[in-house]
Amino acid sequence: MSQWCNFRQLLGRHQLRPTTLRLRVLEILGAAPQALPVQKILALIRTERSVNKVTIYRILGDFCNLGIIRKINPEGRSTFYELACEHHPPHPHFQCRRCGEVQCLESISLDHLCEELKEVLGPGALRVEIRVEGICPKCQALTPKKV
Amino acid sequence: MSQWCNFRQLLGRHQLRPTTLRLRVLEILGAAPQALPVQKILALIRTERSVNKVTIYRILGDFCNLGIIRKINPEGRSTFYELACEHHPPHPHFQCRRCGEVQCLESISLDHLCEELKEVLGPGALRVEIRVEGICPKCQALTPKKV
DNA sequence: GCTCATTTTTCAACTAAGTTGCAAAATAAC
DNA sequence: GTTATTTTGCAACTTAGTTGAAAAATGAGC
Repeated sequence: MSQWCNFRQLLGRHQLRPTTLRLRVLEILGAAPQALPVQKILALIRTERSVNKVTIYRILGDFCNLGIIRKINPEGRSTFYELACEHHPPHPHFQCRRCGEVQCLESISLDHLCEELKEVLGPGALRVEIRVEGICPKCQALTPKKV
Repeated sequence: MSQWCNFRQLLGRHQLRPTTLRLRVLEILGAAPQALPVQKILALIRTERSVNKVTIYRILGDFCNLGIIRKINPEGRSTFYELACEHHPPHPHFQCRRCGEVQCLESISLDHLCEELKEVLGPGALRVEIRVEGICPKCQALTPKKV
């Protein structure tokens, strides 16, 4: 993702100063092959420097309100986030029941469903979130088939 | 819902004793026209008698594990639940950004999407949750159009 | 009915996510 | 460099949900 987006410009367009932390959060989300929980973002940054969680919550909250990132509400306690640039349009997510990780199902289009929803709900439908639950390949490999 | 389901039998089938609280939780969910947050269920029961929140969490958790009710993870802190009997099969939900209520979109079929998902994910996809965000009619009526 | 084993409910204490208000630090504009 | 504004940090708090163990309720056998 990061190779396509200039994060400084992106922040500039939204009147946000390109601080180290904001850029780092964008870089992390841009480099991630999947949606990340707040805790993971915090932990990653804390391997490099000290940060207060409040700051991360505020950065993520601001980005989300501006539409720079998307919030995902999976099963479990923590919230996940992903970059929302034009190279990463809305798509369903797959969450593993064992490890809790959230993968992007980018190959599945939401078009058909969105059409159907608009018919039923009119313009009131502002956003669609699809979450598929199951066991991811990695976790399936860990458990012998019939156990 | 309640008119179709015999809750005592339902509990019996799952080796759960038909206690007042368990029956009341089922009645409340059965009578609700929409999914309810834990807090609401607690509050409703507390208008009648005193209950400990732990009990309600445990009842809801047990029901959920047995497939008697379904858990919905909407935006916001609290978890919502709905009855999962054969008269109320899985369906998308609409959540209002203003009031936070969660309506059932029972008229929208998940069949097309589920087919598509099974193709991509194989049998790994165990459950699909679809959440539509928007402003509900009630809240739209409260706010003058262009404000 | 009474007794015993099991299930259900309660209590108190705890965890973990996320929030708030305000002070300190960093930054941009002048 | 000084000042006004934005960003970050700190401490304290709120709220949802969890845990373990004790107390209460229930069902089965008598």
